[in-house]
Amino acid sequence: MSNLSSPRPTKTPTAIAQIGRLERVTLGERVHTELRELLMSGELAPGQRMSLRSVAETLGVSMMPVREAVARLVADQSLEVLPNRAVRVPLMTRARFRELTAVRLAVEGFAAEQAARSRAESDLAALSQFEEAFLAEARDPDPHADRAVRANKELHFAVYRATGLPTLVGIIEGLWLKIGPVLNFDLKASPERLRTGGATEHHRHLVAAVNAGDAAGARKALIDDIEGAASFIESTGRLLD
Amino acid sequence: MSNLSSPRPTKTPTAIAQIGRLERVTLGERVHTELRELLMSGELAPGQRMSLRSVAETLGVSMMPVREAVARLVADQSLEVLPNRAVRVPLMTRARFRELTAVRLAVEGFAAEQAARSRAESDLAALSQFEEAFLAEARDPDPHADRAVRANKELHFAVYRATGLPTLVGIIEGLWLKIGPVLNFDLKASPERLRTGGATEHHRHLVAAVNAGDAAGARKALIDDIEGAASFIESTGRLLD
DNA sequence: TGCCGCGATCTGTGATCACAGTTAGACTGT
DNA sequence: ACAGTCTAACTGTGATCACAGATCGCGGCA
Repeated sequence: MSNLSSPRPTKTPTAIAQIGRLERVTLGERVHTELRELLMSGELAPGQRMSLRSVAETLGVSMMPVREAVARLVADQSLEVLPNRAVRVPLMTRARFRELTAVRLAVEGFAAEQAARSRAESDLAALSQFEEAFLAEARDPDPHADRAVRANKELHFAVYRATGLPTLVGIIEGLWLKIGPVLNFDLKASPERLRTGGATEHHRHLVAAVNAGDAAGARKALIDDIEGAASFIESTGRLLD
Repeated sequence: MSNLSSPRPTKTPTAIAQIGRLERVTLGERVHTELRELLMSGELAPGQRMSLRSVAETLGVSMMPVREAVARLVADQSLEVLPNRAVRVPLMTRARFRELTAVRLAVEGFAAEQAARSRAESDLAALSQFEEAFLAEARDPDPHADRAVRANKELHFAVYRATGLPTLVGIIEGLWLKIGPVLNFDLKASPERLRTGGATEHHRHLVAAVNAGDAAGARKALIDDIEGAASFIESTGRLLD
């Protein structure tokens, strides 16, 4: 092809140079995202089994990308493969639930603190927006549990992202991946918790504290939120052991 | 085969029942362990490149298990694949180093606290043992950096395991995987830090505080240790940006 | 000398095949 | 009626093949 446009641009034009390198997103990555969303939103119940081939067929891809995605989830114990070679969402014992909750209190509590200290302007704007979205769902006389779950997740992670510590956000995502199935699957089973639980109040306190730069207040609000949800789950008696 | 021993044991004997289900360890898992060890002990320098095929050949396995292991490490950013499809140990910018250090201070600091509170007898015994091992290496006139690195790691993780929170230990492993190449590669380059740095004193304080159940003291000792190592790394001026 | 083009080689990713191990169910012999 | 046996289908894991894209080196043109 001859050069029709400009006199020999050997250097890359600044207009092109500033678009940044486009990241390569593999099929396995996309399958992982898909499965992660299902787990975190509680659309897969604990004990739910799946097969690589059926997932591959459902998603219209080969078995290969599914293998990679599932392998990652198995590696961090968000899924498990039984000695029978069956893949399933892990069951949750009371002991494991309490362990995860303890770690969440520490890690997410710190994140809330940090978010209140070094809060980014752009994240703050999103915060109130997500809070309202959650409120709208909670007040809905016929609440869509899945939308409420999503709104709750987005509010929390807006706070976590405001820490400016992407590594920390990644860690918390891993925790939600493990606890999501229990937390949100039970929430969907009993949506009345949306109103009776203090979730909306905890969220209000949380957002207010972060906006005000009140680290201790933010931590307390978030801990209250986690503990409220945890005691609700424990009260349902669906945990093992 | 006829039954020579007992009258028709239709139930599984308790002697067999209590051995527990044996876990399936795949080749991919073993490759992952191998690579993880190399990263955490600083035997792979930042920027170091590798190819799936060469690793597979070195380890005497097919490319498949290597793919799985590398995919996991890439997923949590312990490795990265460039747009050129080249896999390498990520470079470390000053900003990223500080972010990782901030998260480590929070997470590992909490772990030290928790270890001092709920300390397990078995872990306590190991603690002093690992501390002595580290001391021995530090005092060695011709210290083997790799053994010192390993002793340091084992001491820290003995503390973390004493929390009784395996999830937390996993999180910290992920952090060490990311920061290990910088931390330990530089340590090997300048082993004099073993004596001049306050590492041995911090370790002494840490072990003493954990043994005494002094949560705040344990946290402080560990934070001092991390910050000491971090400021050493920053002073070497090998970080990017 | 400097620049461009072409081809051999190597890269990770995706698809397909092969296989050992497990499971479920029909069947058989007692 | 029941315990044991065998077969067919299905599981995840590992190996191999196929491929698009990137890199590097050699050669030729200006």
